Amino acid sequence: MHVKTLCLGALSIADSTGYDIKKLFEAAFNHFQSASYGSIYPSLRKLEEEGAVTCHVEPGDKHPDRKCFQLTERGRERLLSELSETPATELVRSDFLALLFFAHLLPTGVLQQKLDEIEAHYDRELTYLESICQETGLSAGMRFGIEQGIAVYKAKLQHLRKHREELLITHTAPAGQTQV
Amino acid sequence: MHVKTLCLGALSIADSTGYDIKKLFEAAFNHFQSASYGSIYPSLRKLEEEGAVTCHVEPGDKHPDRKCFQLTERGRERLLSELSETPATELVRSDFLALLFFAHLLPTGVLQQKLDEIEAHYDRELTYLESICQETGLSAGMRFGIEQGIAVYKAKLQHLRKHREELLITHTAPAGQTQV
DNA sequence: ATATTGATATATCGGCTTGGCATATTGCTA
DNA sequence: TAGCAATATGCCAAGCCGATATATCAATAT
Repeated sequence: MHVKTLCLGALSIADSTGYDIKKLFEAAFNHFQSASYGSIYPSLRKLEEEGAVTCHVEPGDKHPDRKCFQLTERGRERLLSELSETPATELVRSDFLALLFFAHLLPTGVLQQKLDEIEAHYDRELTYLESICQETGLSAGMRFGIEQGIAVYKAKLQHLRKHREELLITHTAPAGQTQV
Repeated sequence: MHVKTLCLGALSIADSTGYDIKKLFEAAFNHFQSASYGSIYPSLRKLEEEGAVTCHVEPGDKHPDRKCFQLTERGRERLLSELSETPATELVRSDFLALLFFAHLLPTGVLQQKLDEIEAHYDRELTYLESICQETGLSAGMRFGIEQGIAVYKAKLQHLRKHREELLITHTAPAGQTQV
């Protein structure tokens, strides 16, 4: 999904600055999409050029000037059509599994450390999702996403804990000669 | 993980052309990383400049010339250190969950279609992983990755089938007024 | 006999994205 | 009073994807 589309989505919730939108990404979109200032600010500029949003500058009483963006009618229509046309897909990028693929090249100590790292990562994500799941006022869609995440991280932790030792034993005493 | 590192990894398995490496990405790295020709060919060129790989051209008996790349000793050392230094992380990008976040903006028919799409996607991935899991000669690391994928997609399918109706009912008769 | 497609193989280009950096002000804390 | 975090905008280098171009050969379809 384009950052532009997510910006339109953010503005459908409330008028915001680029900074606000980044905060929303971190708070709400975090477990399925991320975006940096380097993509948010240019997106907003282009959306303004294309007439999907308008911008009014609030001179900074305190703090720097706020360039506050607002969705136009055309922007709302565009959001609708872009959401409808976006296929429901999912993509995983796992450096951990890539590392495991080449585990036979690593010293056992390093492998052990990677396994610890990923277990800690899974634990953090699970704890985080369980904490925000408690919140009231979540929409059905948001709750679904959070609960899916909880189910997934539980499955990953269970799988990791079940196969961890096996992985380390196979590593120190490889069955088939690893061709290098 | 940099495409360069994965290229070194691919060449640690067998001498290959850029085309071969793309095929390996699709066959073996598919469920945790992808890369296009637009990143593989430039990576190989830079790795050659940096002395991590060497290249010999096999004149095409049939087919175009093959630029076959081979790992150097320096390249092997670099692969080792890069793997050791890569943190074990994971990243999910889900257009499906983004769509659900804005489900209240979509017509029910479209939402239904997205749910069908993602269920079909999960099913395909699960079937694919279960098929390659049967193969013999998988390394322990590869098997771990495949089995983790199977556990994850099973959890996702179970969760989706359990909450699907609930999601659609909440959608057609929203509890809280969705502020738009 | 001819046309199309699919596989093999290399490579570039535009545009998007990330992550780091620069800048500036305010308010809290050590 | 010095330092740091938060608020706020934006640039830039580097990296990557997707599309596109080129070329040959094999196999099938018309």
